[in-house]
Amino acid sequence: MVSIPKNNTLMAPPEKPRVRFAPSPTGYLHVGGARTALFNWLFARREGGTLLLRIEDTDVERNRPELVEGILEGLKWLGIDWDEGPLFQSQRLEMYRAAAERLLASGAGFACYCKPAAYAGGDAAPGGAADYEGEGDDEGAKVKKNIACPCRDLTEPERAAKQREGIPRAIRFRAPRTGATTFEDAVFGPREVQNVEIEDFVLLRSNGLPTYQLSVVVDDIDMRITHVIRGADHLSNTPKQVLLYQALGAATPVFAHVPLILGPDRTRLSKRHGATSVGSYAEEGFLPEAFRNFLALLGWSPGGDSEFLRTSELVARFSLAGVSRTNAVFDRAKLEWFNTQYLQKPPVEELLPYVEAELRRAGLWEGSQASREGAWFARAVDLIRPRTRLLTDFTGWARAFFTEDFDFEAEARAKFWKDERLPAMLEKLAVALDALPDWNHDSCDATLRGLAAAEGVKAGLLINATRVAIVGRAVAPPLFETMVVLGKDRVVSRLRRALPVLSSR
RNA sequence: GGCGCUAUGGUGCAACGGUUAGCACGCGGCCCUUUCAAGGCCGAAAUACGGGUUCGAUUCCCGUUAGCGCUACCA
Repeated sequence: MVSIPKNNTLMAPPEKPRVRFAPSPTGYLHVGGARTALFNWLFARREGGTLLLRIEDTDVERNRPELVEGILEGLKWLGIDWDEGPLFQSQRLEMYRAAAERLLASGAGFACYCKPAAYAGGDAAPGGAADYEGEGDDEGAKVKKNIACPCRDLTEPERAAKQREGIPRAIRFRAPRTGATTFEDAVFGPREVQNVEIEDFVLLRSNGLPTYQLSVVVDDIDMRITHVIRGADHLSNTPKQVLLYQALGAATPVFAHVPLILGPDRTRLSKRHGATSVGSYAEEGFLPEAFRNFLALLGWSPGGDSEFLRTSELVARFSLAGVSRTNAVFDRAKLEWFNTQYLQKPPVEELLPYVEAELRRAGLWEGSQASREGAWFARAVDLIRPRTRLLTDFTGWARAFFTEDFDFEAEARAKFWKDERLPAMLEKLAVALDALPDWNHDSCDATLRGLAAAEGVKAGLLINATRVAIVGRAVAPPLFETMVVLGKDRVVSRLRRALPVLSSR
């Protein structure tokens, strides 16, 4: 028999949800952050709500202001647009201080004069166990960690004395020592934690700067955030924040904690695992929509078996109810598969701008035939794209397809230009093709096969040799389709240009 | 250590008491193709373990194990 939590999380949410993505500029936009941003964005767009961008830069030590631009760029590349912000916490410090003072005045908070990490078991090194075992009598008896700060019971004279000594003061939250704190999580369900497990956490540091716990709650209240969608690493700290909402007299939002993204070794994804910044995926030649599709399915599912979901479908089908509770391993191979799908399935016109940008980046665009003949560029891209996995793969085809400046690859020559009868036959082929009144797949096909028959050789010999002659490579799209796309003039001239090279072997 | 979360093939998901446990990636094979891809077909591959509850558990409960998270005057 579970009692129904009596807090305000069960109130009907306002018409239009307001969500936020709140990265801290201590690094680039990484895959995990991008996925959180994406979920917030999908939710906002699905619900017709508002997405706000907030930069959590209250940690002066680690904060790198110059990284903010990169984060914004990463979001833009991903196609995630926000409606408000970016707002910087570093510009809202007065608000947090005021809130901390209010909490202090109301008794919900108290002044703390401890040295940082002084009381929590004596040794609160980052990441280290901060408790201790009872010595003596009962072997193995554990002494419960003292999570209440001694300063919480300071009398006013004692406090004033510390103050006079000039000891730096922090403000801590006076965590309740009885009862439990409950809240509703849209992903993990109803949560309840015993208040004795909650320590007297710091609200305002002795340097006057707020901690995350304080600033996040003050901001989410001030910005009227209705749904807090963030990584599951924040799940354990949520009760503290719920306590703060209550102490501040505000309604709690709906929380939705999304599972973490792991590396192949099942530890939290980090630089050790290679590329983790979205920027690196952009540079590698992934399409933003493919990346979105892949990311959306990491910890979320629409419920059925469909996987190739264009962004509009993602938006239409997104729901917090579909978010999983299990951490997911980032699988690069699957990402690449998604990319091939997005390279192939959408109308070719959608792809053109990306290919053009890629060619420009490689310096292969200016002055190329592709830049001059748009329709032809489209047909060529359409022919090549089934053979690409990344956008950058197009540069490998670019010279042969979009310019007249290409080489005959050595391996291709070695493999398909061995036969000594080839020069004579290709010369005849050039003449025959040149005389063709209609230039299309079938006429090219018939001409080549006819010649092969007349010469008494297999068509394959000519097909492979001709392919090398007109695009310089052994691995290429089907010959006759390539010939149609290149056009008669290019094919014939390329064939003739190949002849001397061919004979010289 | 404490507290919490999680647990379906190698990976991502589906099945939300009744299915021969489904799909996709990856892997292997075949077809198509005188190149290479793409595509099609086939195959190997999973309910962590142990107890319950139930006519019936992948599904609900408990325990074990494992992984992860939190336990900072980081966010």
